[in-house]
Amino acid sequence: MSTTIKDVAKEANVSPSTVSRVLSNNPRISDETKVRVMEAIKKLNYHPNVIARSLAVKSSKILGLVLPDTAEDLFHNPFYIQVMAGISIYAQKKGYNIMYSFGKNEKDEVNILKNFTDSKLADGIILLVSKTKDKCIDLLKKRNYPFVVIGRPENAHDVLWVDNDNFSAMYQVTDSVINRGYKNIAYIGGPSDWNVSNDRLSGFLKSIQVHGIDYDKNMVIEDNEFNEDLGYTAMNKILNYRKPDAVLTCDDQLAFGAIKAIKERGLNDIFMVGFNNTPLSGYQDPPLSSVDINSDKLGYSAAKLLISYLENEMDISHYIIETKLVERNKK
Amino acid sequence: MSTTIKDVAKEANVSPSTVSRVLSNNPRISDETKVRVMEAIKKLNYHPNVIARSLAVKSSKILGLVLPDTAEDLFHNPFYIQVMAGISIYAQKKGYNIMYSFGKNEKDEVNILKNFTDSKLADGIILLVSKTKDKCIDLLKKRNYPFVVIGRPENAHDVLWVDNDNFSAMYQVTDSVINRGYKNIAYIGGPSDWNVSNDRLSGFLKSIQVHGIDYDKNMVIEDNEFNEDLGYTAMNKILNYRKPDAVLTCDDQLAFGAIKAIKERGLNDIFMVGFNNTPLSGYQDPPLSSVDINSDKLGYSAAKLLISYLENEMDISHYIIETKLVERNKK
DNA sequence: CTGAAAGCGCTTACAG
DNA sequence: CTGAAAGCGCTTACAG
Repeated sequence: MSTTIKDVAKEANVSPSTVSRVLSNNPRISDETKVRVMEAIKKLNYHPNVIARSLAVKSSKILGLVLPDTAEDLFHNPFYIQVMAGISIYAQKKGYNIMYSFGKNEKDEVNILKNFTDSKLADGIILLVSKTKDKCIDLLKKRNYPFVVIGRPENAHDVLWVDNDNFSAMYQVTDSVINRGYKNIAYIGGPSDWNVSNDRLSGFLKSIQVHGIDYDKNMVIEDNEFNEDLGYTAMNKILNYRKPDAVLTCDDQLAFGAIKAIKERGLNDIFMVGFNNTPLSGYQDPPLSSVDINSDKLGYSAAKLLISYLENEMDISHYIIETKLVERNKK
Repeated sequence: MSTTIKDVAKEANVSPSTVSRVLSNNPRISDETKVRVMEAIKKLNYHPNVIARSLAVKSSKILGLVLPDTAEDLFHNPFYIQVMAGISIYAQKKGYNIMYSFGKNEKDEVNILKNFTDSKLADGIILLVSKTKDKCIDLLKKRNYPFVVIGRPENAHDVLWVDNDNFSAMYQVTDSVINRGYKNIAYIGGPSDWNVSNDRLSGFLKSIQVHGIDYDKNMVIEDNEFNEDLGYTAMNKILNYRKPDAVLTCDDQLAFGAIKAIKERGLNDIFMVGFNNTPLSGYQDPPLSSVDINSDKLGYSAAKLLISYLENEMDISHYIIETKLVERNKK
């Protein structure tokens, strides 16, 4: 059997309570016994059983992650793994463990959440994406379970979240494109049930409005997935209507498809900008400029926000993570 | 407070032991009380506390994953997330939870393992990569902790592992390239402290030997990371020595760098094949053929192997996962 | 078929 | 400064 706190107590000639106290660095323990207990711990190579501890303190120091269905996006976009890395880095610092589970669909995601919460396994939850009418958010709110969302939720009131300023990021991209002299700009957006899609689209629309460019609904398409084929189709639709001189997209995948459509027509004077700065963007021909959203920092901050909330050190309700346009097309 | 097994017992007018038994589907419980207890459970919306259960049965049903340092490879190669997805799918089926942690370097990885094992949090461990003189494997072996490695370990004796047949996969790729008429073949390999690199290199060497092609050490380079820049440098070194008519690489990243070097010299008659079938390979110009290693299945099988071992249903010590050459270059 | 009791390995008021 | 005791929410041999 592995050694327990009792063994240590016996070895050090103190009570288990005392061992527990030196372990938790209780200030009321004399230095002398502290030393004696530490020696016993060392000698017996004792390591506390965190499960027993969790039961006693009613807190597992485990955070639960639910990942969306295994869509194409998941494997083409390093976003998820980067977020997970960021979360892990911060959690380690604070002595938390991270549990994850992949949902096959929204219903499955909700079930995973139920499992995490019902079983009292996770102290808190991090949602990696945020949709409109998000069932996961609803559930967590209803259960009053601690959680943070990556992506500003629809109703941000009394929920913790971290996000880029997607509105402003797309606003600025649009602005800079217009300032380069492009006026005839098409936009390929993402699924309208993802908040991020709506924010970016709004940023685009606001910017052209400010610049006095008329909104032409045929030049703006909202796809319902972040996926190359849809970008390809959307671009063709736009090209059949009118040739733009610049195209902005809500996501790199969409841009890749669009580039394909553009190339097929032998066009090479359309200026493009993608979003999310996936590795693929550097490999397009010509390389695609794209907005870096700092995925690892999103994860890191999400963990930070959740943990400080759990430990009652919480002062703020959200973090905004900076974005950066990575320019690759020369002009 | 949340409802416990005692509340249910009271409600159903039985003892906690009985509730526990119906929960675990103990056959010795009468149907009548089973029903009564189930009703009470439903009524009180009771969900067992898995932490308490874990303490009682001394098993957490948690599997621990340690991911390698956040190297470039991690974000460019969907391998890791795919493996994680595969693991998650199987684990969910079996009621296991998955914990992960990112190591910054090998020492850090070992510390994470120590934490997982010392704390008794994880019932078993899955290592996502396998190196030569692997410190993680050594630790786990020494501690006699249940684990499985993805990637055949150096000393496969009494360790559980899943892997592709990398030797044979590269052997066959080489074979087919030779059969297409290429004789002057260069090879860019990966770090020699990764078992996978060695296996693939051996497959290549064996195949050229079988075909009676002389081994020319200047045409074979072993890089020490899976990274584009190194592939680029390696290719230049080869080209400075002699122009090959085909190039095989241990990993797509290396191939991408090599392609860059080839293009810079205006060459376009070198036949290339990559490995791992990352999404980027389809975007090369021309698209790169690559070997798909079935990452999600590697993960799925790893979880399966570990869980069946933990539950004493284990019959075999490893799984070999099939690979498939995805042809993209026409010739 | 069911219950009382002990135990899993910790923590923490309470008392001194 | 330290210990005895009760408790966290389960499970399971033992007894009937």
